[in-house]
Amino acid sequence: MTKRLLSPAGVRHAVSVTASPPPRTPSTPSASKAAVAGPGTGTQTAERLLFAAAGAFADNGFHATTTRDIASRAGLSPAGVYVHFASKEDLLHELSRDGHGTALALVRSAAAPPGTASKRLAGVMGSFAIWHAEHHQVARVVQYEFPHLTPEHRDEVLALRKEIDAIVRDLLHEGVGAGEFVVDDVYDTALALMSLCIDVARWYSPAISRTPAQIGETYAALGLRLVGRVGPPVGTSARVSRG
Amino acid sequence: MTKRLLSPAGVRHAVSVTASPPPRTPSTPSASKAAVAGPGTGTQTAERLLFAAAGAFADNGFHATTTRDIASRAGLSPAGVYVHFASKEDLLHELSRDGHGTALALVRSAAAPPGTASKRLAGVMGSFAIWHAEHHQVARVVQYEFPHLTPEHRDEVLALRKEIDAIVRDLLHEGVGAGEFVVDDVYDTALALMSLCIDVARWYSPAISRTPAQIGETYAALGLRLVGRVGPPVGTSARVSRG
DNA sequence: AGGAGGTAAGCAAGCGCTCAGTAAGATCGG
DNA sequence: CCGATCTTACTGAGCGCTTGCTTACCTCCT
Repeated sequence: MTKRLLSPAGVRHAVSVTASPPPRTPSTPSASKAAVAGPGTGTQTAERLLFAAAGAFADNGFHATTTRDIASRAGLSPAGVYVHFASKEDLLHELSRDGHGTALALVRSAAAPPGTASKRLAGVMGSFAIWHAEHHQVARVVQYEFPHLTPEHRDEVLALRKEIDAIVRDLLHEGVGAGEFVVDDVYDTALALMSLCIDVARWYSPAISRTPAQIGETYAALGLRLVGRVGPPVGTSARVSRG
Repeated sequence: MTKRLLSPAGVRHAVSVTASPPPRTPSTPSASKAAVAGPGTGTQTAERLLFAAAGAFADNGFHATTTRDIASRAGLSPAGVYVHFASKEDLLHELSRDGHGTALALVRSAAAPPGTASKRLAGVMGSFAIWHAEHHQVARVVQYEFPHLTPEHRDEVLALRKEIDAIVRDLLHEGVGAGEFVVDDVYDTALALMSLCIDVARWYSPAISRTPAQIGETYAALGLRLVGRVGPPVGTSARVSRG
């Protein structure tokens, strides 16, 4: 199974498909080659492959996707994939880790003080839902192809997932303590809040009429209902945009 | 509608896999020659195959499941599958249709009068959530392997899905009209209610401490919150959670 | 006698992945 | 400045294996 240690693609690809800036890793094995991307397409190719894989996995699922499909979406020959990634699962791993990392960062910053627990929960729900809509391809991979990671990679990604859950639970506890929220069970409610946002990736399509921002507003409001804060909106204008 | 009439498995399989698991045959296929039942062993085998396929699809996904795996789970040789089903997709189709059909029947009967809209919504949420927990294998197949059906079969199943959605939306409209519910948007809220229950199939495991019945109660209460009925008929002095 | 249920063997296609080879820089001793 | 050497990105061909499914045949049970 896992024999990627000796692979020619043992290089760490710190490339993001969900965010705009591609931070280049200077961690080349032997020497420090400060020069970035000459005339060739070197660095871009790994990114293109990740993007291609995200699309293919989202459309057809991990196992129904062939490496030939990924390669041709990226404009490469079948063998070209293995210059940059050790295996098909390596692509899924990179995609999952990056996706979970982005989502975690989003949730973490939305949940951070200052602000009332209600405001922050609205922010968390909004930004998490928006991410699942805007990046629904990666989100779908993250949510549905998760079981097809190798056990080790699954554990690694699971840790990120638990961090997200913990942030939401902490926020709920805080809101309950402050008398803002009234919930039957913090664990159940946190799970339900996450369920709502995660399911956006299942049904969202760019073809529908609602924008991700509108979905974010809707889900912020639904989230507040679930924690017992019904009726008038929080504050004057709930901030639901990405932070 | 379908083209399976000419198949060797053209028999109608009026069997349900959402019921209890069929008896497992002894380990070695050749040793299972001992008389199991009298006539009509055939039907049992088809049922066993469907059950085996449900387990395999739920565990590994449709494309990662081999027909050999299904056959051996059912105690048959690889070729034995094709005595009863025309193809691997035929198994998925049968499973999906049966699953959606059962879920639809459940929701329909829970939503039917008499009773207040609140009571009936609680019933719908409870039974739908319970079904996703109790039959989480079939539910997972129904929700996640849906895209791998052939286009025609996908359309067929989609019609059942839309019926379920329509029932929930009608119920919401009714509750709003009766002044029981206060929602921002019926469509969004109905979608959110379904999302909650559907996601149960993703995280539920028989190993967890909560029973399906408890989950049903929780989700009935959560559903009522989403439609603006805060503080369900419970003395809500928050039970301490696991968080 | 005949048909349904089942099997052993295996086919054609397609899979993930490898490998030798190529072209185009980058590097460097002199 | 030159040519020799090394490195990187990529391809064409194809290997070894697995896949879904078929075929020929056997075995019961009417």
